[in-house]
Amino acid sequence: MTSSAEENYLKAIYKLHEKSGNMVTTSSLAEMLKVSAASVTDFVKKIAAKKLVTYEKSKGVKLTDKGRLIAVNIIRKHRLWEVWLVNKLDFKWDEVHEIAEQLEHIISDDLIDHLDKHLGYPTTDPHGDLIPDSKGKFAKNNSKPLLDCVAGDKVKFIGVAEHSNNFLQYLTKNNLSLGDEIFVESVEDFDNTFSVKLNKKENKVFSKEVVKNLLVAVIE
Amino acid sequence: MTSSAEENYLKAIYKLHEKSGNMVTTSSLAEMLKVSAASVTDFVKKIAAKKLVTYEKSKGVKLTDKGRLIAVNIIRKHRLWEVWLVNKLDFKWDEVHEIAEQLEHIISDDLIDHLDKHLGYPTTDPHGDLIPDSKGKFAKNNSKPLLDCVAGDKVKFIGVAEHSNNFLQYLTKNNLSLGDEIFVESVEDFDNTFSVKLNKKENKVFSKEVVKNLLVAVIE
DNA sequence: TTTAATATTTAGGCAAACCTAATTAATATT
DNA sequence: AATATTAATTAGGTTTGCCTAAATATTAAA
Repeated sequence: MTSSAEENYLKAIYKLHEKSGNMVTTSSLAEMLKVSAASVTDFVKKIAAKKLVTYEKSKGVKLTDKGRLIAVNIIRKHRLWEVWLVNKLDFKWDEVHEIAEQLEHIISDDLIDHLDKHLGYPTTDPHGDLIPDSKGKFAKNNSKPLLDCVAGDKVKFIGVAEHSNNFLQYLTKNNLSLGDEIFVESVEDFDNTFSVKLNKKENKVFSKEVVKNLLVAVIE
Repeated sequence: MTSSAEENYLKAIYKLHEKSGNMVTTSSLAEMLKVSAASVTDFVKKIAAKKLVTYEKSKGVKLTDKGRLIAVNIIRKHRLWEVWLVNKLDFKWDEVHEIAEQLEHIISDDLIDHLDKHLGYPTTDPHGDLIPDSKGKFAKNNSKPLLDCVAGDKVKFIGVAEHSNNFLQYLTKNNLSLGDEIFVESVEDFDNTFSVKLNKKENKVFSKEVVKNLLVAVIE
């Protein structure tokens, strides 16, 4: 059986691999999971014995197909629960992560099927992240950071690259929600400050730090 | 902090006390929780040290007010989740127990408040069991077993005294749902077999074993 | 009331998932 | 290339919640 701890390790390995593309190190896992490096070494040996990861001593771990499937499934559950919390229970997008961290470990395929149906088979979560299907497949993602846009571009805000409550609350405060249209009026090339028009009415200025974390799709 | 194990012990003690009215014995707890008697003795000492129960060696345990509040809160959560599973996710009343057993341990008062609101502040679960309020108070319950009725009584089916899937499925198969009207046509006094009319149309015969587990309320 | 049966507790252990401190391996610096 | 720094592993421990087997209580039966 796969315990919560195991699911959390696999999910962490998946996310760290996504970010860096490399083998996942003991120390990065220790930091993400908030446990000691010694604990990670221990645990990683156990899941390697179960063929959920491949482990090279002192180098790091990589998910096997089996491990990846479990990880992606947890991500699927997490994101479906987040959709539920926001769309059905009226939570804000910055309030759902911790609760979904618990709900994602509930074990019942039937439950997830019913939940998925109840939600209308959503393909993205409240932060714009893709929800994989039950086989672990993700839809194609053609988003890019607003930072990569230039003056004159008209795009749609479809996701965030940074999920901290801090950033999410900044966006809320600045009246920016998923689906909004962003028209790039100008870009200051000294510091990459963006001057934009939101939904054809409101003018805003966003720093580089902000625009690199706003994921957008070109309209049409 | 209260762990899942602790919550399950307190809930089991609460339920066993409900049933017998007496102090709860080690062996009854062991049987209900499917652990050894030795484990129960161990655990009971720990929760007694936390003042969640009073423990008299070789005699049994009783909940303190503190322990009872935790137990009732778990029951509240369990029943709210069952309402959700049946009313919103379209599960059948015999499919929800195991899933709710997991969901009841999710920790977030906020979540329960939102869920309660989402469900329209229900006062009973899909089996007719009362849902206590957040302070642990139950509404008055004026139900009685159909067995206590006599020929000529007109009552409403409002709950079950036996929650096994077996019994629930028997009722479903016999077309009996909460809220149905039951008119007692006659009672065989040799063996307490009841002949009834359901919802003013369908005639049925129920054994003593069945009618003692059907909880009803007199109409008007 | 003495014995037999049943229930409970004690003693000693185990697995999971964590820890710290000490050691070894890998990487970076002079 | 030798040394210092940083990262990873090993060794030994802890806590939680469970176990079995042996010892004591309690309750029931002869």
